[in-house]
Amino acid sequence: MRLHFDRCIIHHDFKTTATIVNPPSKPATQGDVAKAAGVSTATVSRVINQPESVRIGVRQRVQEAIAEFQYVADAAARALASKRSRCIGAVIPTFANAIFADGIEAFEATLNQADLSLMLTTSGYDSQNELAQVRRLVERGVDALMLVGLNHEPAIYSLLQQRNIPYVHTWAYRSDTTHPCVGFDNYAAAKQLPLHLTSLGHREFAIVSGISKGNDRVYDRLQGIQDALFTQGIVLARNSIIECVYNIEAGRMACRQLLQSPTPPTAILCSNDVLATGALLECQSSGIEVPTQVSIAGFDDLALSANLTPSLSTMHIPFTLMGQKAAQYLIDRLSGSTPQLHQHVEVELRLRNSTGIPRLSS
Amino acid sequence: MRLHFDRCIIHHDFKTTATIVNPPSKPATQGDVAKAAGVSTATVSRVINQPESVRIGVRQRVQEAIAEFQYVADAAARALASKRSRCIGAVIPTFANAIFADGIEAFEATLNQADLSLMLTTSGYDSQNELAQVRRLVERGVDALMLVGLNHEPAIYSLLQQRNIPYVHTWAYRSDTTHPCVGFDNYAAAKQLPLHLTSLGHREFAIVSGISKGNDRVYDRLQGIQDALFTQGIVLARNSIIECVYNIEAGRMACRQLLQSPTPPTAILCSNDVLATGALLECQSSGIEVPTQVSIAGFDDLALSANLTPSLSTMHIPFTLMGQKAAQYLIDRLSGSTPQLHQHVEVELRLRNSTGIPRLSS
DNA sequence: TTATATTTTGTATGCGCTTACATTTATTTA
DNA sequence: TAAATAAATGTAAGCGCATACAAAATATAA
Repeated sequence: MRLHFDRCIIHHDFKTTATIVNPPSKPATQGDVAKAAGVSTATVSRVINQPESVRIGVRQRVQEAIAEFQYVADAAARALASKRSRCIGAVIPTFANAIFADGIEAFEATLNQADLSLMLTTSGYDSQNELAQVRRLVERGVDALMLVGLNHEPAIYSLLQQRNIPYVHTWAYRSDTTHPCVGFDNYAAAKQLPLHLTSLGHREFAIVSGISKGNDRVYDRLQGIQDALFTQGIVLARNSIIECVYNIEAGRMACRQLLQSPTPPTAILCSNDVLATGALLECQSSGIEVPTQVSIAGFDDLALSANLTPSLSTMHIPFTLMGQKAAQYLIDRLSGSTPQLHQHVEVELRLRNSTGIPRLSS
Repeated sequence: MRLHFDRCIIHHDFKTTATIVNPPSKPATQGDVAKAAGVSTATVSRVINQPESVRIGVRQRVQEAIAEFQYVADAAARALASKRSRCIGAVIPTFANAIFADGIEAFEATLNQADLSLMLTTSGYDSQNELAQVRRLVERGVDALMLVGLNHEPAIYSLLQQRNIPYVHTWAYRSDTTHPCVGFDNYAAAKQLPLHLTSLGHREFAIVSGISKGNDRVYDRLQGIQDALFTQGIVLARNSIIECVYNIEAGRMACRQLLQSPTPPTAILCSNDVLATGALLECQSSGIEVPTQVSIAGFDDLALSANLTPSLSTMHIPFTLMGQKAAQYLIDRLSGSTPQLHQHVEVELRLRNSTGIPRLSS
C-alpha cells in the first residue's frame, strides 16, 4: 500500500540490460530470411500470411530465421502488394469529457485482436472538419471507417463508395437507413426519463441540450424528450429549452439561467451527463437542493455520474459492447462476410438520487 | 437557442446531392495524371512533393489533371518508395477520465498541420502492454513515437534505435537523461501544494496516490509530496499513504478509509484530480465539510475541478502547449533539425476552495 | 508399380510511387 | 551571339512485399 520513505528521487529505472545495441544497420528483409532458411521469398511470405499452407518442417526453419533476424515485414510494402493497409480509421467528435473513451477503447481492442490498427481523429463536432478528417484517412489508405452518428456530409459517402471502403455508423441506431449502424435509438431512449418524471408528478420541465444542428444524436434526444412530454400533454416554452456546447461550464450556466426564471422548472432534463453534471454542480454551488427543489436527469451514464451527490439519474449505454460490435462489423466486412446491417444494443434506465417527486408548485 | 417544437423525428439529412456516384472503378494513378497533363510521372510526383521545382505553367496543368481525376497519391506506395510513412505513433495509458485529452488533441492537431497522421494506442498503465503497442506501431512503420512518462521497457529503446525512429517523452521533464522529453517536473510540482498547506498550519496529512510501481509520474509526485512534508518535519505513517488506481471510486474509498482512522488527517493530498474528485465527492456524500473539516488538493486541473463545490485546489498543467511542443519536437527531428532535447513547460498552482486552514486538532 | 490427383514450393511480375542520373531547355555571361 | 551555367524535365531503377502461375514433390488410386 505504500512506499518506504525516501528523501531522494530514486527513479526505479528498468535495469539497463546488457543487450548489445544493434548498430543502426538496415532491418532484415524477406530475402534475408529466405536465404537463411533456404527457401524462396514466396515461402517466407506464406509462413507469415498462411502458415498452414507450408509444411511443418519448412515452416519451423523459416520461423527460426525470422526470429534470428528479428524480421518484421515492411508494412508499406505489404500494403502496396496486397492492397490492404490493415488500418481502420475512426472520427470521433472529441477526446474531451471521456464521452467516447469506453467505446473507442473497446473498438480499438477488438480491432487489435484482429491484427488491425486504429487511426483515430477528432472533428470537434464540425461536419466540414469531419469531412476533412475522413479525406485524410482515406488518403492514408484505411481499409474501413467508423463514424459517430448517422448524418454526415454526402461527400464522405461518395469518397467511400468511390474506393469501396466499408464503414459503419455508431452511437446511434436506425433501421430505416441504407447505412450500416451499430448503436441505440437515441430518440426512443431519450423518452424514458421524461416519462419517469411525469409519472412522479412533474409538469414543469426544462431541457438542457447539446447543439442539435448537424448532430443527429443530440437532435434525436431532444425530440425524444419533447415528444415524450407531449404525450403527457406538456409543451415547453421557447425559453425552457437551452442548447449549449457539451461542457460543464455550459451546463452550469444553462442551469442558472433556468432557475432564475420567474417560473423555474421542477425538473431539468439534460441530453448528456456532462451537462447534467454541470447543472448539478450549479445547484450545489448555489445552494439549491436536488432533487427536493429540482430534479436533474442526464444521459450516457459516465463514470462520474454515479458518484456525484446526489447520484445522477441517467440512461446507461453499453459503450464497450457497442465499440466491440462496431469493430466486429468492420472486421466481418473486410473478411468478406456480410454481417447484419443494423445492430442494436440495449440501453438501461438508471434511476438514482437526482430525481424525485416535484416540490410543491409555487 | 432552441428548435421549434415538432412531434415527428425529422432528421435534417444533408441534401442528397445529385452527384453521380462514380462507379467503383479503379482510382486514378500517377500515370493517368501524367498522361493527361502530358508530362512524366516524375513531374507529377514533383508537383506533389516539391511544387517549386516545377515551372508554373506545367505545374498548373498537372494540378488541373489531378483535380480532374480526383487523384490521390497511394499512401502505401509513397511510403514504400520514400521510406517515410508520415505516420506518428503515440501510446497513452488510457482514454478514460480525459486525463490525456487536451494534450493528445493538441499533439494531433500540430501533427496534422505538418501533414502527419497520428496512430494512437493505449497501454492500460501496463509497461508490457506498452511494449506490445510500441512493437505494433513500429511494425506499422511509424516515423516517430511519443511516449508518456520517462520510464519504459528497455526493449522499447532497442526497437527504436534499431530502426532509428525518433521519439519523445512527455508528461514529465528531467534534464539529466539522455532521452528527449517535453513536460514538467512532476517531483518539483508536487512539492508546492503540501508546502502551501503546511504554511496554512496543517500538520496531519494523508496522501492518495496512483499506483507508483512502473509509473514515474506518480512516483515523482508521491516523492515530491513526501519530501516537501519532510522539510517541514513531517513524516507520514504507513497507513496515511494509499495507492490506488486512477478512478473516482478508488478515490472515494481511499478517502473514506483515511477519514475513518482514529487520527484523521486535516489535509488529503492527491496526486491526481480524479482521485481528488473522488475524495471530495466522498466527503460530500458522507457530510464532511471541505475545507473546514479536511482540506483536499489535487493535481492536473482537469475541466471538472474548477466546477466542483468546493472548487478544487490543484496544480494546473499546460497540456495543450505540452502536446504542441512534443509534436513540434518530432516534426523538427523528422525534418533533420536538432531541437532542444529537454523542453520544460511551466505549471501553476491554482489555489481554490478545497483547501483552507486546518480544523482545531482534536 | 505406374498413372493420376493433390499438396507444396519456386519463379517472376508488378503494386504505385520516389529519386538518382541523364537529358533537354532556359538563363546568364562574355 | 555563342558558350557556359543553371533550371526543368524525362528515364528508368528500384522500394519489399504478395501472388498468379509453373514446376516439383508427395500422396492416392488403380
